[in-house]
Amino acid sequence: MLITVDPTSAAPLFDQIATAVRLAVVRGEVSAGERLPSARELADSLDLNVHTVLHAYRTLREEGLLEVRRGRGATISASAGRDYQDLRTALDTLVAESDRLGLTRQALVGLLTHEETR
Amino acid sequence: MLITVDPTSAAPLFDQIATAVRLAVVRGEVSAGERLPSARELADSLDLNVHTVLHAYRTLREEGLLEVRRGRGATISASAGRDYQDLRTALDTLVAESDRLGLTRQALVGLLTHEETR
DNA sequence: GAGTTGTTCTAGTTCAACTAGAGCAATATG
DNA sequence: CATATTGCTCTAGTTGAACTAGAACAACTC
Repeated sequence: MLITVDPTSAAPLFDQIATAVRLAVVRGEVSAGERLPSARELADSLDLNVHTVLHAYRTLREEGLLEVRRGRGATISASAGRDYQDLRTALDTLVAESDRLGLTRQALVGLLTHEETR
Repeated sequence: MLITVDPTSAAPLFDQIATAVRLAVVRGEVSAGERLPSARELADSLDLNVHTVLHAYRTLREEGLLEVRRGRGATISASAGRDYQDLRTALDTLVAESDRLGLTRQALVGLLTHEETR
């Protein structure tokens, strides 16, 4: 699983890490039980602070995507092994439609955070 | 057009205002040429600073959704009058699928900001 | 026992968001 | 033309999340 980060992006670093992991799961690039690099390792290779990586891991655990324990590290949850094909299709459809209308990504995200669209 | 704001939300206030306007457009509740309240008016009724409202208006202008000029105020752009039915459908589909998988809204937004999902 | 890894604590820095107030520029209106 | 409205610009201060840094500690592996 490749995890990268863009320091110039407006998105928080811990969120970029979390999203990279979510993406890998949705794409099926990782499977349940797979182990992530330790926080100290990943922090070193991304040139970030350990706390930032741990913040990302904590976020993913609260979402149920990771199992995180001291001594052991972080592993992909069993519940994360489902089929995400429909989600990917829905995402692609939405992005295509949004682009067709000329909406910015920011605008689209704004709409999404207000769930009740009707 | 009803514009409300939640001061306790993590989302920036200016973004909440912008999204409220985007939602109204997507829902077809406002039509091209329609005039928004002046920044000072809206700031008063929402109990916010004028600058915060102007920030929202500026954002929407950069997205092409508003025409903003001094003396005149802010009006919905002509280009904003299109049909958003497909977008609403795509949004609903995505949210339903996301909920089915138990993803948090934050996780979904994270995925969306990385456009290339394939 | 030794090493690894996450957890918790304190502490300081940076930056976007927000607030506040003033004056200015463009537009509308009588 | 005079006045009011409205957005624009500038300065300035506050707040909180994100990030960094370092240390000690607890759970787990080997």
